[in-house]
Amino acid sequence: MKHLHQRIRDDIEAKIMSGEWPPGHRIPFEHELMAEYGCSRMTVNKVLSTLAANGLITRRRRAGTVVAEPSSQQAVLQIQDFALEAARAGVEYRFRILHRSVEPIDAAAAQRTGLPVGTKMLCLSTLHVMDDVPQAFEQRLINLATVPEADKEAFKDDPPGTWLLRRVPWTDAEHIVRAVNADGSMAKRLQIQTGTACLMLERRTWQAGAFVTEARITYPGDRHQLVGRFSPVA
Amino acid sequence: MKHLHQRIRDDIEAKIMSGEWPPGHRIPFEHELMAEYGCSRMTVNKVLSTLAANGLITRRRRAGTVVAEPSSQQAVLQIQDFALEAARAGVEYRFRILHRSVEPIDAAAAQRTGLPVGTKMLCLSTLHVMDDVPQAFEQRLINLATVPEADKEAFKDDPPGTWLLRRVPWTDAEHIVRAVNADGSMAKRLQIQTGTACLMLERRTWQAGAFVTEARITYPGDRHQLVGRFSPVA
DNA sequence: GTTGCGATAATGTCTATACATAATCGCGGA
DNA sequence: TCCGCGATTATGTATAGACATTATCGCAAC
Repeated sequence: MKHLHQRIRDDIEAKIMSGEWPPGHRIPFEHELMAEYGCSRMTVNKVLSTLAANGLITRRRRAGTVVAEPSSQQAVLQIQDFALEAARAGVEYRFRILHRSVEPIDAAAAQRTGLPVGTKMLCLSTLHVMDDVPQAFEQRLINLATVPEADKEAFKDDPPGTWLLRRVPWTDAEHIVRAVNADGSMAKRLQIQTGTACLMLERRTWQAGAFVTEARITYPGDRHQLVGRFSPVA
Repeated sequence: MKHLHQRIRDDIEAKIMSGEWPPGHRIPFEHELMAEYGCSRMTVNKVLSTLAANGLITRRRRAGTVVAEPSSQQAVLQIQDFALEAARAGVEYRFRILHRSVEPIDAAAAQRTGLPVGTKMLCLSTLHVMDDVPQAFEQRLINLATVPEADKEAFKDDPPGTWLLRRVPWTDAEHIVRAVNADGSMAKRLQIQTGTACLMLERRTWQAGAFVTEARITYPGDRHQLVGRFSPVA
């Protein structure tokens, strides 16, 4: 092993992961680990601090350090950028803005976003197409109070999602994934049969408390899936 | 602010989040921050190291530190434990094991899991019910080579997922979310109409390279959704 | 027995310093 | 002009020590 703190970390992680140290088990005190590895307390402390930050262990002054209870199950899902995905797969990607308008927010959306009714929003409907096959339909609201420059943007080169991601950093996001049956107009847009199961991904993002954008992306269920790989430790 | 490193961190995070320091912007060198805050390099280093671990900044020796490009979009979804969710909602939760057998793994599952064909698996089908309404149907494979004690477990008090989570720590997980139309038997089990859009969550977990379990959970699309809230920094 | 308080022990933060490592810059030679 | 190599520089890791903070333990007074 190259670095001391890496070795200590791996040892402790292995003991926790293998179940040798089950949840609730008391981990050796810093001075004990110091002696065991023949290193300074700072080194041990760094290891234990990062493990605590990762949620693997719980530390309390005077009481000591114990293995944390298993956290609630979480899935981390990658949400692929269409252009990138297409480039990797070697297919052609296009998008088409089907609708564009500036409108005061309606009651339902105001409820969801926490904005006052009547706030001016840029409303965009975009169809994402790969190799002439529709892949997703995106309905997006952009808060012009937070992102005024969006009003002047033509979205010629980049679709709204990509443009926003590059321009506006976000601090909080909320995701909802649900399954819906395609209604007539959605089926027509996506070239699928009415009633086909679709994945609908809804994402709302905020920047330091200010609402930025809401996206509702509908994928044909038979063409798309969300995939994620996850390890609990960094 | 209570602690120095906290203040430095908050300052830098604020500058990044506000867009004052856009992606690619060079962050002051450690010795510059030392001077600015009148502290030692270790303190600055700790802050920058954790920010780098969180993916907010990118550090390279000699070249310096820059604000990272916005990470690819990720959704962190909470996968609720049925019993917990029911308790919070104040409704009754029950589960019923519909099928149980030990079988050699078939070719398709062997492909997915990377196990050799013929490995003995515990196969369980579980229906999750809240207030007499079916909420999800779970098909699970448990690798008896990794979790031999599962064979002797009756799953009387806890459903297989909860039991496993408590017993076997995991190091890697893969998630797939897709939308499917309910076929006849699924519709019957979940008391929905044939063709209704359903969310199917597929999760495979490993422990240090050894396959543990695969779960395929089907939720009626109109009764369930996956929700996640996500902030990029801890 | 119960309560309160001081001693104690563990983690949390911070400093000053040292040496290692890696990447870049710029100079000199081919 | 271009290539290679050494000097430089910023980060990476580690040390030893100091003081702060906060639970907990145990003793003493009630």
